[in-house]
Amino acid sequence: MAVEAASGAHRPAGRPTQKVLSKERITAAALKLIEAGGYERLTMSALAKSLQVAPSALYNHVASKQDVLVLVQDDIITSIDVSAFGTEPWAAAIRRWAWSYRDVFTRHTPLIPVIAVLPVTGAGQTLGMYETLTAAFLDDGWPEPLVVPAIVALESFIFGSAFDVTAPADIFESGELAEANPKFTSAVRSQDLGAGGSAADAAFRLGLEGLIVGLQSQRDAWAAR
Amino acid sequence: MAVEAASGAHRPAGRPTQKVLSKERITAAALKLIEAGGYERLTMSALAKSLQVAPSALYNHVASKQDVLVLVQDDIITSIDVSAFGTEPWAAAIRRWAWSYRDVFTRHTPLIPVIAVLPVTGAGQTLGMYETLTAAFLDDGWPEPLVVPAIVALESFIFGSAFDVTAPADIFESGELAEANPKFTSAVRSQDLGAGGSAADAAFRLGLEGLIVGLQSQRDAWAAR
DNA sequence: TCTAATAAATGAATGCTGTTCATTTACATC
DNA sequence: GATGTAAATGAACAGCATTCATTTATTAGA
Repeated sequence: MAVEAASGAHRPAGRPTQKVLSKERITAAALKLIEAGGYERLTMSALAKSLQVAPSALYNHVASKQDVLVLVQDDIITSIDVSAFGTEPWAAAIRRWAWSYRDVFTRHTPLIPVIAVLPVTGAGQTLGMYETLTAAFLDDGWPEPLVVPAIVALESFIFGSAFDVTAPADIFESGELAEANPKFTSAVRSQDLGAGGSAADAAFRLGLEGLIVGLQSQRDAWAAR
Repeated sequence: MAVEAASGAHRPAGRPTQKVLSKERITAAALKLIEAGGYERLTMSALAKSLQVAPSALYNHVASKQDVLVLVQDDIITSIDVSAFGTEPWAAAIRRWAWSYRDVFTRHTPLIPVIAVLPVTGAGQTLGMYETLTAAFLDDGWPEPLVVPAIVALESFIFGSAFDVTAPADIFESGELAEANPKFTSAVRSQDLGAGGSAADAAFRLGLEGLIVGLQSQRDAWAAR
C-alpha cells in the first residue's frame, strides 16, 4: 500500500518515514531566506514553506523564533575572519577581525539585539571566537583582568558601527534646520570621507584606530598603576 | 441638545468639537506606556486606549508606528546631559555626555535601530545636540573634517554599549564548554569590575577612556600629517 | 452666507504574525 | 506485542499594524 510520493505530492499527517527537519536544515533555510530577502522575509510561515513543512512542525525542533535567530547567529559567527590572530601582531590582527566582524553584522543588524543579550552558553562558535581573542590579548602581554572589558568595548563599538553602515547617506542633511545649526551643517559638508568615500567607513576607521591606540594606553596605565 | 458627556461616556463618530489628539499628546502617552511596561507594551491599540481613542484615530496624526518611535526618540534626546559643554574641558564634557547618553538609551534600546538609520531632518532636538557637540569639538581645536566622524564613532560605541548593559550578568558563563575554552573562562573570572562592580560599566569606562585618548591622538596625527 | 474641501474622530474589517493544540503516524524500548 | 515518545499535519487563536467607509466639525473660497 506504500505510495512513493511524487515530489509535488502532499505529505499526510503523522510522523514521516524519514526525518524531514533538523536544526541544521532549519538554520540553513533561515540563512537562505535572509540572504534572499532580508530579515523581514524571515517568518515562521516562510521558513516552513521553504522547508515544505507545516509551520507547527518547526516547533518540534525550536522553541520560538528567537531560537531560530540564535541558531543563525552562531552560524554566521564562523564567517568572521580570525585568521590574523597568531600570525600578525595584536593591533593588525584586531584591525582585520574588527572590520570583518562589522561587515558580517552589517548584513545582520537584527541579530544584534539578540546576540548582545544572549548567554554564550551553548553558542559554541561564539565561545570559540572569544577564546581565540583572549589568547591574542594574553600573548600581547595584556593583564588578564582587562581582557574581557577590552573585548566587550571593541564589540560594542563594532555593533554600533554596524547599524551606522545601514544608515542612508544623507542621514545628516539638516534640511530647513540648517540655518539654526550652522556649525554642524558645515562640519557635515567638510567631513573627511577618506579613501573609500563612505562616511560610515571613515567613522569606523577613525574610531577603531582610536580605540586601538587608546586601549593600549589603558593597558600601559594599568601596568604602571 | 448638547450633552455634556460624563468622563466615562462614549464619544460618537465624527469630528469632535475640540481636538482630542496631537503629536505632543501621542508622544507623552507613548513615553508613559514605555516607562510603565517597556516597549513590548507599546502597541498602537494600547496607545489608543491610553488616549481614550480608537486606534485608527492615531493615523490622522502619525503615518505609522515607526513614526511614533521617531517622536519618542526626539523627545528623550532632550534628557541627555549636555551641560558640561562650554563649562568643562573637552575630555570631561565628552565623558559626562557619553555616560548620560548611554544611560538614557539603556532604557530605550529598541530605539537604537530606529535612530541609527533615521535622517535627522525634522528631528530638531537631535540636531541641536549635534550642534552643541560640534561647537565643543571646534572650540577644542579639532579640524572640521574630523568632527563628524569622531561624533559618529563615539555614538556607535555608546549605542553598542547600551545593549551591553541590558545583558544578563552571567552572559559569559561558558557552562560545559568551559574546559574547551580555558583562557576565556579564566579571563571572565578575573575580570576587573572596577568601583561600581558592573561588568558593563567597567567595559564602558575602559572603552570610553580609550576612545577619548585615542581620538585625541588621531586628531594630533591629522594636524601633523 | 452658502458651499465645497478638509480635518479628525468612529468602527468594522483585513491580512499577517508567532504560537498552541488535538490528531495522526512511525519508531524505539521494555 | 504493548507503551511511550518523536515528528509530522491542520485547524485554531489572539494580537498586531494598518486601511477604509462613514460621520461630523471646522475652515476656505466664491
